Amino acid sequence: MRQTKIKGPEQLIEKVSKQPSKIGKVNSAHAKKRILLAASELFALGGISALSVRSIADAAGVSTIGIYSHFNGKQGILDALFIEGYQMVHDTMAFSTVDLSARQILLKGVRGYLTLANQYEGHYRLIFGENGNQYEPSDEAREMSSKAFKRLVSHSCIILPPNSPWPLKQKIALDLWAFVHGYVSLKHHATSAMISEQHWQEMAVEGISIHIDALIAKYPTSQTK
Amino acid sequence: MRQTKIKGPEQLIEKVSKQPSKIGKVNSAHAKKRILLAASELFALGGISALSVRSIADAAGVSTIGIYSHFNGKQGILDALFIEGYQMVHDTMAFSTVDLSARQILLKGVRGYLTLANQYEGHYRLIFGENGNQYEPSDEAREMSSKAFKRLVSHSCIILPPNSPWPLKQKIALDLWAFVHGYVSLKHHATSAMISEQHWQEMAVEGISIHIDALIAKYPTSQTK
DNA sequence: TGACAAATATAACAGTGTTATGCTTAACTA
DNA sequence: TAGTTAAGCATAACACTGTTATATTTGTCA
Repeated sequence: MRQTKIKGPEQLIEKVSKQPSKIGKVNSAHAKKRILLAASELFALGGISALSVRSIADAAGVSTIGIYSHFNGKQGILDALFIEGYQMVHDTMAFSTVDLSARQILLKGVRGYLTLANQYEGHYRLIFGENGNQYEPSDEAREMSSKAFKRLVSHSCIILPPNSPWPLKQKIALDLWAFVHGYVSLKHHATSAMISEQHWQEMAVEGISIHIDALIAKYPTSQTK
Repeated sequence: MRQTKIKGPEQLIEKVSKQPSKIGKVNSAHAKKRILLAASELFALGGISALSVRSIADAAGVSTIGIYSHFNGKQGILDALFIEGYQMVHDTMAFSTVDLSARQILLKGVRGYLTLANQYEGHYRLIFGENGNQYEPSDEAREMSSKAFKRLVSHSCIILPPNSPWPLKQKIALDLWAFVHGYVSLKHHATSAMISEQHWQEMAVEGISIHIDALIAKYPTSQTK
């Protein structure tokens, strides 16, 4: 009874979009995609609070157990979103630096980061701790974050003399990252009620510009073109 | 049946520590103190994950409903800890500035902040979002945070010329706060696995020194003595 | 003493993440 | 082609969360 038996009608209705094709895993892959899509949508709308296993399962049209078959439960869902977030950071930092001064490169990175953080606030909050305290990034997720940080380093080390030691390059990137991230985080929490300014992004750029200029002055032998 | 009836034995055992005394509210005040103390201890040990209403009630020797009588449920507990955290920031910034240069004042504030964040990591994480996403600071808590920020402003504005406009003073303090907080937050989350350095506090001070020096250079007419 | 308000205890409710139990379905093998 | 086998699914349950309704005890005041 392989192909001789006709499939039940409800399945034909369910899986019209693409023919069942040869491999059965395709349906599973579809379920996996649907789950991740549903999770992303719920996440974008209501943040992490809207992300319950049951709500994701309902929105994706699967049973709750499906979240555990295709992902590693809620941990797996959050991990996927965590990686998605750092992937976007990584992609945002993939811009051409030709015909740009060191100052322009760094400011471009800073602006891209700030815009991203503003646009994907949910991902940002997830990455930086607001994960309900029952989620630890997996090794894969950590690797993605490390990859993104390396790209930050590779951009910011243009301000240093060539052949600078790696720890110094890391340190420069860490300084800049801390400054930018600190602004985003303060915006998300403490200062949102204290500072009346709406153009906080320009405030951040302005503050970080001071630091960048100080770095340029401190390392006059940099590769600035 | 007021005083004529002898109290149950289990209650006498419960309240031996101090005699029931004249006013009945005394016991309540004691219960409130016990609850807050138990919550603080659990919080210090296991962070916010260890703070369940039932565990607090058990540790304090009261019923779960006591958390709702004396506090406003979990929201009230977290609010108290939130205020406690900002109170410590406020107190840490209460140091004498006599015989100190502007640079020394700012660095002293930065070091105090970093030490505090290191020592009371639980409070810090609570203040900056890791609250399980079901807690919003009350008006009283926000007021405490605003009070602490004002003290940050009052210290950092020494780097500005006298009679600088208030928004500029805020901006300078915000820059410094963002930088310092960014370091703490990165330490708590992303970079803990990337950066091998253990002396991150000195790294932070070093990075922020660059910014402070840039500010001093930018505002030569400051009140530096 | 009796009435009233506050604090407490028990239990339940609705929600969470997770998992054990069956059952269906698909795929591979002889 | 027939049969074994593994994977996916659904139902229900478990242990836990914050919160609350009900009922009982407690203490204060008139």
